[in-house]
Amino acid sequence: MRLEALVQGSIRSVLDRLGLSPPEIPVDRPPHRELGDLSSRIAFLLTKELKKPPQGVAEELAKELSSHPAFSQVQAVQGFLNFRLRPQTLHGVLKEILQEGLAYGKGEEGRGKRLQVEFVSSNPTGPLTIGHGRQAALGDVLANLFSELGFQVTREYYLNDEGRQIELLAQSLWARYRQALGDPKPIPEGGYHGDYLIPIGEELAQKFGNAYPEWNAEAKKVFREEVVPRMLRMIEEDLEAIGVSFDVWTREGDIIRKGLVDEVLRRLREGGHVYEKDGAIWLSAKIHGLPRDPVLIRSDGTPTYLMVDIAYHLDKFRRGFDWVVDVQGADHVEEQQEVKLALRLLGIPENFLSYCLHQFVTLKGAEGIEKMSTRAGRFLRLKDLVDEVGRDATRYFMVMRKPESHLVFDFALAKKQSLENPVYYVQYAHTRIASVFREAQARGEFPEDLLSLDLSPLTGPEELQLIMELDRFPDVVRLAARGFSPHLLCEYLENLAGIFHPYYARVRILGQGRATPARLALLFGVKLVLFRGLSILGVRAPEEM
RNA sequence: GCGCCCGUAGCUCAGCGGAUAGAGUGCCGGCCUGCGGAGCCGGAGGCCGCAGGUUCAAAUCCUGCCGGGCGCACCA
Repeated sequence: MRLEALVQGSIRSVLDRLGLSPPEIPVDRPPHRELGDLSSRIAFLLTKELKKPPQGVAEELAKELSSHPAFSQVQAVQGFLNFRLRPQTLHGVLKEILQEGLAYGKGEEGRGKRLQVEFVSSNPTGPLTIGHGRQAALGDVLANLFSELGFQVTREYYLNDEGRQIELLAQSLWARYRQALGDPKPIPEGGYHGDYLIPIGEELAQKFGNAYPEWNAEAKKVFREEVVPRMLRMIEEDLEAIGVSFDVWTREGDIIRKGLVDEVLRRLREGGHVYEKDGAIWLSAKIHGLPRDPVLIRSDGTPTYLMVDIAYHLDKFRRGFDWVVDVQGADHVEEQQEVKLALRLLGIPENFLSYCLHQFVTLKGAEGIEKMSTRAGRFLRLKDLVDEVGRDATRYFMVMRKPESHLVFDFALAKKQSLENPVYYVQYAHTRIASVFREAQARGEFPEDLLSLDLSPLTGPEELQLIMELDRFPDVVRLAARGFSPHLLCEYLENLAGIFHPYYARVRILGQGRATPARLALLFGVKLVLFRGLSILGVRAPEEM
């Protein structure tokens, strides 16, 4: 049984006898180890009902709980209830973890539920930058986390391969094409200045010769058809580099063709939520407390990005997802509020859609590209970053901070193959254990059956602490998923490795008689959880490095 | 001006109602005849942006201010 449940159960059974049943029984880890292994603030929550000070309540409970076989000591300190666990209790925990194996940490709360995670969804106007890299890593890790909880997860990329931006891109390419023919044309206002269009321009100069001297309707069509697939290929290369793949790609055009835009518009109009002004159709958002009324249909009759996005979300709803999580950059806040409002007006449940909003990435020690812009051609391509620092470090660094914080990507640190680098610190713990196992096998010290071992030699402080830490893993997975906070998993793994390394440095594993198999079992548990955690992050857990 | 996010150790960041505020890195000082020293141990370092308020209890919640980021297009 998990430790939290154990403590909760013990408290609840005492409270039952007193005729009390609080809705929740908090169980925490005390801030200092001397205070105990686990603690509860339950006494604070019962003071009102019992009309006694917290310390009095705690003392009363402590007396009742002291006889519980799982605890060696239960103390009341300043209203807190502090528990010290018997080693045997922790040995039982370790045994259960080993029994669960790779299933350890999985949850049930998502069982039978379909979840869509939409992320990246960058326009095909250029390769992905490191900014998209954060989103790619975040979305992918969130998807992994929710899979752990039992959700059936679909990773989806929304592709906007039409509209004004693509037109500007095509014209920018055309300008590069003319340039290659020795007929320099300016890149259009608001166009794309990146170098990546230059070789394509040269290629098209070869292919077409002087066939398109003017930027006209025909050139527009041809260059658009040439440019989009090439941009997509670049994006796919970037995604592959960082190890992300999507289950579904949805194009803006698909949504329009399904008639969903028309339907959304009709329903919003029937509800009186839109109005016409200056030939355009606007959503009445201000009366619902939003800062502005956005345009849904331009005066030329075409739908705005927002309009299609709303229709896209109706589509997601129709497709039967129970929940949708969109990962988006901080520049989309307003749109998020507008989409949510529109969905509400369409009668879609409020909790159908959640946003994981993240701030931007800055590169430390990279003058000139600190402020990136795809249009201006000032960026670092994601694939180039991965080629430089590796997939593991890239993914890890991208999710090691909470999404809503700015991320300073320390290029030099990510590249370091030493333990200052947190990725290596965690991976190295895994590798070290693998190495000990190899040595144990070679010496014939590796136990046949880990599950039927005598774990009683595990009594050292780090040994018990390691088991305590292993016990937290399922909670960390749940918290990281529920709070869109993969960084909690990074922190946890660093912490686990941070207990293991000193232990390993101080305590010998092999050739220690009865202690050896028990310690190997403990290390097996540590290795298992490191492996599970790293896998969720999409980071390798190497046997050798 | 309006909206959202962020101000915690020199730096990068956890903690987001509870007990003496943590980690990594950097700095100072120790530890290499055994399973990977790609390591380990110890130390110094903080008005938790500022000011009020709520609470038995605030880094954490509320209000105002100050500083930084992002947005505020009939772009996406």
